[in-house]
Amino acid sequence: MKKKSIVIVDDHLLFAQSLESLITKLEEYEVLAILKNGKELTQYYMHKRKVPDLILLDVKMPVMDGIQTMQWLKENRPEQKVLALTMEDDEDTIIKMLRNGAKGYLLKDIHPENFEFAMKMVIEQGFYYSGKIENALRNSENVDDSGDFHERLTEKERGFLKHACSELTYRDIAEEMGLSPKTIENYREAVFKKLEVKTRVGLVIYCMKNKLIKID
Amino acid sequence: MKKKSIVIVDDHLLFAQSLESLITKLEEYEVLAILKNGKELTQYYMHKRKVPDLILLDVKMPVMDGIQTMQWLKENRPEQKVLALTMEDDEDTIIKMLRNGAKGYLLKDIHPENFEFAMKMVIEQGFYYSGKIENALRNSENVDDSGDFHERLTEKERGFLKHACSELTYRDIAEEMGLSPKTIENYREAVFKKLEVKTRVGLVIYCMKNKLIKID
DNA sequence: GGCCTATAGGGGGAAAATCCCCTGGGGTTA
DNA sequence: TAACCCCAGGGGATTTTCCCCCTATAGGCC
Repeated sequence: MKKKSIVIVDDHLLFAQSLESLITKLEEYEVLAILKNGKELTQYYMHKRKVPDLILLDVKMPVMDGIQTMQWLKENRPEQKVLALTMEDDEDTIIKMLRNGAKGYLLKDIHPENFEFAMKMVIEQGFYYSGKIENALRNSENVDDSGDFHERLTEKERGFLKHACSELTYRDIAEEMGLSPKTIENYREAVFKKLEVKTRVGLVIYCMKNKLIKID
Repeated sequence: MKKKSIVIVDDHLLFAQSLESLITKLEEYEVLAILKNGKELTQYYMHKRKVPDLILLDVKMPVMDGIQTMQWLKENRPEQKVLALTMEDDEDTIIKMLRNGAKGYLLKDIHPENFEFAMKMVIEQGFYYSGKIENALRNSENVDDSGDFHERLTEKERGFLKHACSELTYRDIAEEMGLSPKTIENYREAVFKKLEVKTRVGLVIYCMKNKLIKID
């Protein structure tokens, strides 16, 4: 039997190479390449390298993350089978990945036997659904999917957002941005409406939830 | 040459077992056990199992995390060599781990060759310092280490904190907690001082940074 | 007894945030 | 061309937040 080919896309080199060891041990699979992000995956395709039977795709990556990568694949390689693999058990992320064509979704704390089963399922049957995913999908059906509010923000509003997630007053922000406090006030009101928050604290929490702002 | 023995403590089973494959491939090492958290490690010791030459310890785990585990080890197995291994490149966490006796600290995105070198160093030389760690330590020397501010909060103040990370006004919070708005006001002021924040937004950001509040 | 802290409460006031309403200019597009 | 949106700004009012001050009880500690 011919070995199934796999490409791993994950910025955690140690994990990726460890995973390679594990997969190689399974005999039925071979790892064609380990790539650090979606960008490298697009380059992999451009060099007309062998198309893998399956891509193991991490979600949280620098440069080009899992969701961006799925969007690119949807456009350019819609037939590519992808198993998303991540630490995040954030439902929104799961849904987004599946919406963009991922055939299955695994958390990295999965038991290796299930992992093997999931790979097999996606390659042979075209999909793998775990209990968690079914939950996520069921929940998402009920939710009137209005998408990400923040995608409708203007550039200026996004700029305001960055400053709003701090201890600056609106007056400070106005100075920082070289604008009138009243203009900032307009941004605030617009952003509040678009993101459906009622207070600045609500705004900050929205940003955190949706990882619009990096905290470190 | 006798193989060096290793225990892996990591709740991400897939990663842990993958890592085992990688380590086993190196020939010089053997993995004695894979444990899911610090609690399991303490149980491992209690059953008088073979003491490993090295523990690979994840930081973020449920039940008993890396820092708690290091504190336990410091008390009960001060000689145990530990290499901390994590996704988090949060400097505070690194410093805390090292302060509690970890002999080295690796991010999971390390190159496997460096990983092997780090294991060798910790087992044979007793320590491993990467550039990042030296930075972290140097920075921490300058910082007047006052530890985690939030550990000095009272129960009531912590209760207030939970409600403060929301769109509730202080009046709402007072109602929610069945107290006078003025009492809430006292909590606010005390918490602001203890956490060294100046605004409610600053408070929320502090909570997020230190994961005092779970957002989902 | 003094001293400290946690708890619960209050007065008063200044500064911010929030919420309405409004006027323009400039660009896009139906 | 009219409708619409983004941008920049403003008037005015109400809440909320924030920052001082203060009292009082109960418990622990020296």
